Amino acid sequence: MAKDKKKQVEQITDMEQDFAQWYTDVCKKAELIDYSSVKGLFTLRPYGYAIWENIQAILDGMFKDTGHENLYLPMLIPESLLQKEKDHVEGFAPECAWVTVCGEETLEERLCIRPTSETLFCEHFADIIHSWRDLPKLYNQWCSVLRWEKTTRPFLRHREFLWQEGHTMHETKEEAIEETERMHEIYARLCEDYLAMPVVKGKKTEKEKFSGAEATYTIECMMHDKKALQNGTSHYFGDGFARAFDISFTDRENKQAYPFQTSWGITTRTIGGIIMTHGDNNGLILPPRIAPIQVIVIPVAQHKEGVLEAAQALLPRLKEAGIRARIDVSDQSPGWKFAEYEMKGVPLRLELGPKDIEKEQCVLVRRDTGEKRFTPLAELEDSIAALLEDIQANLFQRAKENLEEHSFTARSLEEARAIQEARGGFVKTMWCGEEACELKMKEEAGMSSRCMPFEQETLDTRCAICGAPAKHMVYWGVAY
RNA sequence: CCGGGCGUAGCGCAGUUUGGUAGCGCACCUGCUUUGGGAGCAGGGGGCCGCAGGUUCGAAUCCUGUCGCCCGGACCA
Repeated sequence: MAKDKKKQVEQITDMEQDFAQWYTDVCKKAELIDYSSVKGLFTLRPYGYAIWENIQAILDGMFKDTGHENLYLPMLIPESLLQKEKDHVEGFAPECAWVTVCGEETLEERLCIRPTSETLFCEHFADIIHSWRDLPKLYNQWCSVLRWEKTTRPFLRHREFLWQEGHTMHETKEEAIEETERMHEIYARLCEDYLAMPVVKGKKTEKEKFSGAEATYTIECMMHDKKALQNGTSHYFGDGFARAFDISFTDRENKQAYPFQTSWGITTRTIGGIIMTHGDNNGLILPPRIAPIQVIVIPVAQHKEGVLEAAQALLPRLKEAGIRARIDVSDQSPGWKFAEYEMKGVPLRLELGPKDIEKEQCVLVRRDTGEKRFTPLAELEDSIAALLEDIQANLFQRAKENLEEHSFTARSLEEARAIQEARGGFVKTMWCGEEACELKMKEEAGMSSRCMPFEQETLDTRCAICGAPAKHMVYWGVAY
């Protein structure tokens, strides 16, 4: 028994010993990802891609429900187009990859492989927006983008990553801000209701906001190792890009006006967040609502008469009930299968053996708690549906406790540093609004500003770093 | 990009110090026995040692370059 246990643990690195290695082990051994021959470019394997497809389906539904349309723009941006907005170019230039040669010909103008598509959308918007009647334009595209990062990690930092980027144009500033907030709220709902990841919602500071944006809204999640992960951002651009790209329309008073713009995106990095939020030393744990397989059926002693047939007969029943189930009929031992699907984070395991068939029951085992339960086959669909809901709720609750138990308050830089060193997590302080104080916090406590939460509190009247009058409460943390 | 570590079979590693024709465990294939927590026995297949140069009669081993991976820093979704 003790020997068996040891064998399981040896499969992946202990998360408390080496969280980064644990993370890489899970990505590989749960068959989410594979490395390719180019640094930072990864193969998303079917099981990993299926998680993305589930996230896509949920988000795409919410986008459509709020009136957005999908479209597709080119992947290459001429240099001259990219350079039209100054802040934007400066932000992205260091990580752009360029196409300079096609076949035997050197191009007259080099083409950037899109790191994001604001400029392309602007070029297109300039063509199609002429009247207030053309607004709003509520567009989204699913695609991949390229950013030549120095350091790369599965899901968390790819050079090419999959995402969606929404780009919208509005008649008024108020409408655009409302849109920015609406999409921000959709990301928060995705995280909390589907991914079981509690979020802190707020705005980025001037220093941390998107290149070219007037305001960046963010949701920040806390990982198991107490580090922060930004998971979905939403930007309000004002009319800066519209002016730079000469997008104008005739308004209701027959005057020329510039439209107000937003963009918002979420990426496959979210999958990394799911792994680091819920996983444990037996591998991945997937929230039922996005798990590609919600129930894995494992026949026990499947060579015995009637076992395989009885197990297989459960699948159409579960499918009928809207449950994503699969059966493993390979000739691996049951123990091997148990460990395998735990590694893959399947929320529920259903065991069916000769003894169960005799008693018209099966065994249901939860991935999150390991709890085993004998369930009459007659009640199968209801029991499973209830258990999946309970697992979803439990994962959220656990993550919420982690967030709450590791969110602290500090009144001085020294106190913030001490908390970060001893406990990790988020530290909230008051802040004067000066970038110098952000830099100082980074230097002396190793934390960057994560966000200025919407739910502001008055912890003090003075900035914790310089003592000047405070303007905002800020969450600080060590970020991925 | 800077510092450190590492590239030998699908995975994990030994062999490199002292050059001499590549090995172990797991995985894989075949057969039999097994099957309620990663099964057992027997047999079998697979690697020009990351890549490119160089030194040498001879290079996994020595030299130069290069690419990649991991950890930490700086940069970022």
